[in-house]
Amino acid sequence: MSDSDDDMPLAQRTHKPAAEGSDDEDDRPLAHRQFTHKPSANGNTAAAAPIGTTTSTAVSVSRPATADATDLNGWDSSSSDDIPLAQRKKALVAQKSQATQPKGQKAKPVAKDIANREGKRKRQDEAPKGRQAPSKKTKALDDAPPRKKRVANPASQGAKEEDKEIKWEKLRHAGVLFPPEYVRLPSNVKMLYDGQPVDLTEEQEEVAQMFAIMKETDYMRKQLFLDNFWNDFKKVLGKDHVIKGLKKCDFTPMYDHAMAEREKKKALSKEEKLAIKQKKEADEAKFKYAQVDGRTEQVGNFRVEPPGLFRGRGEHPRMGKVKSRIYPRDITINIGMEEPIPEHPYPGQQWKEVRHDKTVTWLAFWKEPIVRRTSSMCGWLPNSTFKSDSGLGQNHVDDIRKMYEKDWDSKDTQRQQMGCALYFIDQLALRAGHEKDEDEADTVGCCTLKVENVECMPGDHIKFDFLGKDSIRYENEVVVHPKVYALIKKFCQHSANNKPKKPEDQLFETMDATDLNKTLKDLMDGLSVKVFRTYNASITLDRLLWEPSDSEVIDAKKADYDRANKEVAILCNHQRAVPKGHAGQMEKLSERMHKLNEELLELQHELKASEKGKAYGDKKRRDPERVHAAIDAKKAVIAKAEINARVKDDLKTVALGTSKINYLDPRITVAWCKRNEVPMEKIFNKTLVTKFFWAMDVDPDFKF
DNA sequence: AATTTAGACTCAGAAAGTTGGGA
DNA sequence: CTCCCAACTTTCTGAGTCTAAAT
Repeated sequence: MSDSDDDMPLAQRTHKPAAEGSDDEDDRPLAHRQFTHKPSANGNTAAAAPIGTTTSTAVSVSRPATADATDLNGWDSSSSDDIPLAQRKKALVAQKSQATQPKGQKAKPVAKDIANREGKRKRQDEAPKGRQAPSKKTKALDDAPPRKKRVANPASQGAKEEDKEIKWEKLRHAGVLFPPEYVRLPSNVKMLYDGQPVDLTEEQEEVAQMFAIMKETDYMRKQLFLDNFWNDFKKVLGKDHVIKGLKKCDFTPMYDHAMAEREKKKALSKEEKLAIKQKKEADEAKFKYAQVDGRTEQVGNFRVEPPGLFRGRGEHPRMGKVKSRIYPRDITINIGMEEPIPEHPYPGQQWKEVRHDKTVTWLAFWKEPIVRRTSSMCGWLPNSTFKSDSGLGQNHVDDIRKMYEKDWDSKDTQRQQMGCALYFIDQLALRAGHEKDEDEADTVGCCTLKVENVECMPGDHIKFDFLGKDSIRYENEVVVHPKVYALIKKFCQHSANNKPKKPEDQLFETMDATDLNKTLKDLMDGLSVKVFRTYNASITLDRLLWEPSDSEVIDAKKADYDRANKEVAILCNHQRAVPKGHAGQMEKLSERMHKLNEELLELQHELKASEKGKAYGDKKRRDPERVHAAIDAKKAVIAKAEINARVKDDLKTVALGTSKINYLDPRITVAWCKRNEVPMEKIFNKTLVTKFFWAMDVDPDFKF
C-alpha cells in the first residue's frame, strides 16, 4: 500500500498550505482543488488566495470566484467585470433588500429554546432578528422558474387545502408487498442462557434471531447497541422471565443455524435458484408499475421493510432497538377514487386509511417505528426534468454574492453570521443544517456548526472538522476571505451579546437554517440552501468539462470525465469506504502491467532480430512491420491498463454515483459526450440513460 | 406570532445481487 | 468454451431538506 494521502478517506487528508511547495494536485486543499484548474494549465495555483480565487484561465461564464486572483477579495464588485454586461443588469437585488432593512429593530425575544438540551444548541442571545423580507420577489429574479400548476383540490378535506399542486388525476396500483412471515426455528435450535437452552415464544424467538445474526458485527462491541436491544428484548420477554440479562445469553446455536441456512441457499443448483427467482419475480410483477393518468410509471419502492434491529449511521442514539413488523393496519394507501383498493395478505385487517389525495406522489406510507419523525413511502419513480434546474443562474448568484459580502460589514451580528453562512454554503457546498433532537445522531450542517468544528489557523485558513449527513466526516482546510476570517474568529470567541462561547456552542447562534432559507426565498422564489449545492456541483462539472484536453482515446476521455466527476464528489464530500479487496486488486493490476511490459520488451527484441532478418527465440520470424504493429497494439493495451489502474486507485474513496444521479445536470454530460464523441453508455448506465432521456437531444455546445 | 410538528419529498453509502468479458 | 471474478446494478435502510399546518 502506498502511503500517499490518497489512501486516507478524503475527509481526513491534511491539507498543507501550498506554500510548502507541493505540486501534487492531491496535496492541495480541497477548496483549491475545487476551484483551480490543472496546474499544467496555469502554472502555479493560487495558494494563498481566498476561497474560490484561482489563477484559472477564465471561462467567461464561470463564477466570479474563478476570475483573476490579483484582487484578494475575489468577491468585491470589481469581479463582475468578467461578466458580460448583458448579465449584469440585475445587480440591484442586494442593495434593494438592504435599503428596506429596518435596522436593529426591537430585540428578538430569546430563542427557540430547546431548553433541555444540556445547553447545547440554543440561541443564546438577543440579537435582533435581522433581515426583513424585501417585500416581494425582486424584479431581478423574474426569470425564476415558471409557476407551477396550482389547482383547487376538492378531493381533500375542507377549504384549507384548496391551493395545492395536483400531481395526478388517475392513479391505480397494487399496493405494497409485505415481507415474508417469520418462520420458526427447528425445535433443536435454541439460544442458551447460562448454558441452558431456553424455550421462547415465536415473538421472542424472532427478536432473538434478529440479534443472533449480528453476532459477528462490531455492533456487539457497542454498549449502546446492547443496552438498547436489551431494553426492547426485555419487554418482549415479559416479567419474571428466566433471561435476566444479555451477559449470560448465548445466541451461537441460532447464529450457526442462520449461517447454515445461508450456505444451503448458496449451494442450490442453478435450476433451483432460477425457479426461486422466477417465483419471486412473478410475485412482484404486479407491484412494479403504477398507472398514472394512463401512463405506466415504475414504482420506486413497493416493499414494506422487514422487521429487524435498527442500526443507524454513526453513533446513533437508538441503535439496537427493535424495529417491529409493519402490518396493513399501519399503512395508509393513496389511490385513485374509482380504483380497486389494493389487497393484502392479512385477512381481518384493514389498511390504516385509504386516501385519494391528488396532491401527493406517494402510493403508500407508514410511520417508522424507531425514528418516529420519519415515515417510509412507496411512490413512483421521479423521472421528469432535472429537479435542481431551479432557475438559479450566474447573474442571480452574482447578486446573492454581493449581498452576502455586504453583510460582512454589517453592524448586526445576525447579518454577519448570515453572510458567513451563505459564503460557506456557496463556496463549500455545505448542507443547511437543521436543528436535531437528541434522539438523533449528532451531526451538523452549516447552520448547526459548533465552535469546536472550526479552527482558525494563521493566514486566513479555516479548518472544518465535523460529522455531516450520515455521520460522514467533513474535514477541510480552506483559505477564506479576510473579512470572513475575522468574523468567524469573533463568532468562535463570543456570542452576539458578548458572552464567551464554549466549544460546544453554536457558531452561528443568531440564526438557523429556516432563517437562511427564508432570506433566500425572499430573494427568489424556489431558492433554498440546497439549490447552491446542486448549482455549484453542476457549474463545476461544466467548467471542468470545457477545459481543453489532449486525450484521444475513449478511455482517456472517460478518465477526464471521471476526474471532473471526482472534483464534484469531493466538493459535495461524497465519500465511500475503500472497497474491500481494493489493495489486492491493485496488486493484481500491477502484476498484469508488469507482465505486459515484459511482453513489450520481448516484442522489441523480436523487432531487432527481425530487422536483422533473424528469428527471435524459438518463434518464426515475422516481418518487421507486423512486429511493429504488435508493439503498437501492446503499447495501447498498456496505456489503457495504466489509465484504468490510476483511475481506480484515484477513486477508491470517492463515491461518484450520488452526484451523477442527484446533482449533475445530465445535459452537461450529454453535451460533453457529443463534443468528444464518447458514447453515452460509457458514462451513464442503462438506468440513468432512461432517467435522463429528456436530456439526450441537448445541443453539444450546451453551457450550464 | 413565534415555535413546533407533520408531511413530502430528496439524497446517501453499503450490501446484495447480477452480468459479462477475458484468461 | 466455460468458469471466475471484477464491475456494474439494484436493494436496503437511513438521514437530510424544506414547506405548510398546528399549537
